[in-house]
Amino acid sequence: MRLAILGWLKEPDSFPPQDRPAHEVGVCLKHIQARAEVSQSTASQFMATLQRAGLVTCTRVGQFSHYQRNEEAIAAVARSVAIC
Amino acid sequence: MRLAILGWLKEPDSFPPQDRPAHEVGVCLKHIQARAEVSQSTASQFMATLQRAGLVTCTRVGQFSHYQRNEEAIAAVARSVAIC
DNA sequence: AGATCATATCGCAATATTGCGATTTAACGA
DNA sequence: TCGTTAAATCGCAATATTGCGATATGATCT
Repeated sequence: MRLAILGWLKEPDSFPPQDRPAHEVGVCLKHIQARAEVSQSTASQFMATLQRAGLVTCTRVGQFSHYQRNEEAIAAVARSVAIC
Repeated sequence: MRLAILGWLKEPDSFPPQDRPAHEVGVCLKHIQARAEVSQSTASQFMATLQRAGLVTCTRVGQFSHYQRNEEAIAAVARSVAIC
């Protein structure tokens, strides 16, 4: 599931419109929750886990938390898998 | 742990000698168990799991089960991770 | 300040995974 | 055939993960 979310974040603008454009600050948690069809707490925890793993970054703007892929870190994981 | 085993199998000849050369038929379960320092049942289950996942192949010769990496399948996994 | 909206955290039940000992199956040699 | 060795399977306890509802925190607006 978290993997699916990570994939969705490749097209930030495929999410509904929001105050600040998604391709700039990331996708609002609310929208991620809606697409994932999980509870708010679960969505929040998913993103917290991804953030702890370094795979996404969080930009807070006012009351909104926006999440973006950390391409650098994701590529690093891919590289480390490639040498398995 | 299973990941570590998969890595060890890249150098089959780094394991102790066995009836049939490891680079031909794969590494005997016994040797994998010894290096992993787990029980026989656990080692057997690890390899069964890797085999179900398609990441290794098993060649049985007499009473010995030999395991080899399935480079094809491993590369496929790496590729699928790369597009995350 | 008080109401409201967005998110984070806590505690928990359900489920999955890990690794083991005991037992079973299978192949070999005397 | 009997004893031995190698490996697979069964059942289980310990631990980890998943996802939730309830609650707490924090920002915004009136």
